[in-house]
Amino acid sequence: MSGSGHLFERLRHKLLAALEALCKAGELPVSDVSGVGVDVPKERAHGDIATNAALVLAKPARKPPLEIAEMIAREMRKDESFEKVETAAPGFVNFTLKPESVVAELTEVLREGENYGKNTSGAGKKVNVEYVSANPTGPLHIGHVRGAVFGDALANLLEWSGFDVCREYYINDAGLQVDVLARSTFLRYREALGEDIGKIPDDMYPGEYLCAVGKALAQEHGESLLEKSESEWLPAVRKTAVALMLKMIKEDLQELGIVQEYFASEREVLERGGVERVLERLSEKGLLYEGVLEPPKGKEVSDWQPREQTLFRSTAFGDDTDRALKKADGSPTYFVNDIAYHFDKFERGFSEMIDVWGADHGGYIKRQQAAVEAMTDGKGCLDIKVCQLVRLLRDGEVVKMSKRAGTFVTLRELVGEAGRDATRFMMLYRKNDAVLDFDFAKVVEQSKDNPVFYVQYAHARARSVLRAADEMPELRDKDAARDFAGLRHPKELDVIKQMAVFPHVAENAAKAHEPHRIAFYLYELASAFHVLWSEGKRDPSLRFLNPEDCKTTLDRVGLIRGVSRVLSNGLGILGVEAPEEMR
RNA sequence: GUCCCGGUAGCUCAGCUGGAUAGAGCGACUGCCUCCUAAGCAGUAGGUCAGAGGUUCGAAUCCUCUCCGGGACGCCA
Repeated sequence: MSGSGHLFERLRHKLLAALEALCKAGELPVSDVSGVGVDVPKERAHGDIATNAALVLAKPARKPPLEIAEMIAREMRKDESFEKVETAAPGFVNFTLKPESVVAELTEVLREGENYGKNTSGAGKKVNVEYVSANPTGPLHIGHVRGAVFGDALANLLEWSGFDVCREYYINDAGLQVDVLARSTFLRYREALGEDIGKIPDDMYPGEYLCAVGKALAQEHGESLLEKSESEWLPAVRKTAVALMLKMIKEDLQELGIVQEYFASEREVLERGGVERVLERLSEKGLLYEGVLEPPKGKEVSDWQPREQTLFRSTAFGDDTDRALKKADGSPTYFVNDIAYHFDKFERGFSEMIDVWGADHGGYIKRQQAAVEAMTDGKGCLDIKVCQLVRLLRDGEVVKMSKRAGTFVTLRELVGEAGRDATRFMMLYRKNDAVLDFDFAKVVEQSKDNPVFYVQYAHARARSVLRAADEMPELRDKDAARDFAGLRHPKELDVIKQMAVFPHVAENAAKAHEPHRIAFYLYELASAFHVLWSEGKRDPSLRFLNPEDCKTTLDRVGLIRGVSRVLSNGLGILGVEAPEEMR
């Protein structure tokens, strides 16, 4: 096979060309081909690749699907890369590749190397992925980890699809909670100056990580802040505290290998007049009005009083109720700040935005999407990925966590115990909208029961063979261009076919914003490789390295090089190490 | 009360934006190391895809309702 793009893409192009030919010949009226897809059939007996083209086109063409399938098959048989092109009820066309076509894909893998699997569907378009965005009031804990890993892997995946990705963190540095942080820090500042502060009041952050911030303040300001009133010292203390909290958070993220490049400050968005612009713009569109909200249902709100305030007509965009943008006293709500922030992103050139949120914010999706649509006249697109809760298990028992009791597990503790790779892989080995169990005992287990290990082990095994091959004098200076004619065993071809699916999986995973598909794919590829390996135990003629037969050995070395390449490319998307050997 | 997310083998979960006889792993039973990492592989058993309707050539997948589990609802952030 030749041409551009990966195997599946090429086949689809050929298919579309065949359809066009049939259309021109007047045999088959074809108008819309958007539903035509190529995929791996579930049943091996159905060949290597299948298409639903005939089924999709049957109705508009007013012809029986099987008849169309026959026409397509007849057309596609002209292509020499297929061993068989068959039709099957109710109207599938199944393609079986010639071994030469299969191994040609291995040549592609080796030629493209670290770029194998990339695609250009993003076409350099800017996309903004915002994740973590934890309040800068303390260290990250386990609740933040899933979103952090998910967002990071998604960003990698989008880059893999040719998007121009910005990894962003939104700093909530304008709300009441950072004032609480400042007061809590001020307490630690007085402590650092030798005062006995006693028990930390309930309305302050008790964490000891603030002691260092208090000391830093003492060093910077001496005792000078003590004489000032709160309104005088608070802004300075807040600024220092937020900056140091953010530094700590960035260090936490580094533990996971995460580095974001843009840190958006809520305060700065506000200072640039973001809120005023939101109100103006929505007002111009007639989407603001003064009104009274219904009291919230299902939750007793003791101090509820109906009050007139400025509301945004978000129901016009699918929200369940209109939302307040101003409090009764006229000050802006958090929501309006968030709208300003998202509009800020849009104005920075991101018409495509992705937010990664925790499950507890699920109720805010509709209003935020409504706001983006309203503010950008539908030109901005916001996808919000919600990561469900992580249940931490130790020996099969749920680890109960409480912030108050100080028993919540921090990111550092988690990564320290489970390791970066296991943490990242396991956080991605589940789709984002399902609750995830994270079992300490399992994620560090060195066995096939642990998918992280299983995949990494496959890579390590591959590398060990390659090291052994490097030691073989028989193979020296013979690494010329290969036709891989020595690779004809079905199990060998299976591994290559599995490799060939990678670009297809990566592209679809990126389109769906679902990095977990990469993790599951890698497990399958690892499995195909482990199978081949074991086959060599059973049948010595399948062993990879054979000094008696340099030609076949070199072909197989190429195969293994390909496996290790695809595994490491895929693990790279997940941000997981592809190890040379297991320790 | 309303909204969001789940419900698939005994357990934990995939199922690629409607396709073929619904797939893995664990657990259970049975096998495979004079041989590149057995840290692995092979085989057997196991399902009314929560339930009921609907849409169509075709539904685990889409729509409606019901049941079960989780999360959420504010002028907080």
